[in-house]
Amino acid sequence: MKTTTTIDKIAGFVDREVTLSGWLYNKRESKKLQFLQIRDGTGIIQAIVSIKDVDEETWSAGQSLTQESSLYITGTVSKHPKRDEYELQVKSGGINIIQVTEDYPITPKDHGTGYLFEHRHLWLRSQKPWALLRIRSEVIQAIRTFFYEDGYLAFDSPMFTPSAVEGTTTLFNVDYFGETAFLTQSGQLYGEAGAMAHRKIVVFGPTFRAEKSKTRRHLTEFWMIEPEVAFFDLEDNFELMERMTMYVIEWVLDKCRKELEILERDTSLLEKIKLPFIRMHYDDAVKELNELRKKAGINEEFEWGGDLGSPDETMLTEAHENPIFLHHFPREIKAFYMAPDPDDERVSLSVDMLAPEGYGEIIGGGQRADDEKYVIEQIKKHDLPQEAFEWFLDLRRYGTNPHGGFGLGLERLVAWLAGVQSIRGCIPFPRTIEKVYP
RNA sequence: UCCGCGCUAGCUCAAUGGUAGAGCAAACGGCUGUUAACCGUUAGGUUCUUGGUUCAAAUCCGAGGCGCGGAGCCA
Repeated sequence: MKTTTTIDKIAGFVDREVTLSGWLYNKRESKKLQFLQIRDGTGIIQAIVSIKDVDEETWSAGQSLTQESSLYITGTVSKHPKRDEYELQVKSGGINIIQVTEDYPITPKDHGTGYLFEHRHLWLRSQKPWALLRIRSEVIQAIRTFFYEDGYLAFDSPMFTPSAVEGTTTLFNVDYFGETAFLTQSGQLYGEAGAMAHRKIVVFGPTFRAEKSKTRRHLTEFWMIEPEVAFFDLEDNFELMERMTMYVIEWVLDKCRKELEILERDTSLLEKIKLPFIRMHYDDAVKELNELRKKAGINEEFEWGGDLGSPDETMLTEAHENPIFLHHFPREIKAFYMAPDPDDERVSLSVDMLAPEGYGEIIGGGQRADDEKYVIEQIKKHDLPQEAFEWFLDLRRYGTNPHGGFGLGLERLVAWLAGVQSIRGCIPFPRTIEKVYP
């Protein structure tokens, strides 16, 4: 009776004969021994073919294997003599080849990122992308679990929208039966409608932005988690963000040890993060930034009223171990739906969460403007077509209340937790400006 | 939209106006319980395209294409 299993479950089969199915990841061979590294999607195991243990046919089958050849392989599971891992001792007839692969484009040696993304469909099989996308999957699971257990309703917003959420320059147009529709930039406005029906909702889906950004922090298609809650102020928002972030950090540290190791992530930096996160008023950020700029030898002053550039965020987050809530941004630099601060006309009840180690903004959120007149005024100020927002204004006409939420960029969160430079590897097939293949 | 860098063997790169080369991959051989194994041999080129300067261009200049990084904007 043949026992089949997968590499992730191999520890339960020591001294037993099992059959694995997978691909050859790498090979080392000599006159008497072949070391076959077999990958099956769940992990990698080393199979040993010894010339004294197998017949000629099995030996030459092992010899013929090339990188990414697909096969069934049967052998006895044993402990590695030197390492803390398992291996497979192959016997006669233990190698059953499905296909000998020729000229696999990705070798175990160096490649440039341009080349690798051209071959993204194959590069996914390599160790680091494999680990990174497993972390993404765990982060998604952690976030869904967190909100589910906290009583949030999963609320899906539409992908086709009649209007811009934050300005019209960065929208993708779609021909919608002769009319122009847009791909959504954010599910937030619809999330607000959901919050008025269910109190606590969370939107999770892809969003599209035609920003011509060519940086390692931008994609034209990315996934956002957007909770929205009725009767919810800025302080409630801080508390939700930090609780959720801590939950995800702990989940990933608990479930992704192996993946973090493959990515050579220094996990001590994540382990240092403690509640509460840093609360920093925009006014104080301006002061701190100017001190940091002075220290860095930058003579130019950061002036009150401006938005922080990426270098500013980097400087600020590198100076702290914990994430930073940067709050009360000037009204002028925030979206039309942001609530004004009743105690300080200049600023809004807005917050960005900046991740440490220079990762910068991964969350943007705040309290929403709940006064109909103010929202109309802001729509006009931002040159947006009011008729497209009539339904949104209804939310202010019928039972308005202080409410709020935030938008979390999934890929940016994953990049930070995994400690990778670019967010492009944090999604299976990244979409960037002028890059939609494969 | 703007700024910077790059494009040479299948891949990663070198050659600083004068005979295009190395490592890896491939093929063949050797050696080893090997870990991106190692050693030897062989093969591998329209130097992104295009126009120009020059006795001579991978190299200098112009135009274009593509890629990467960044600014702005944002998650």
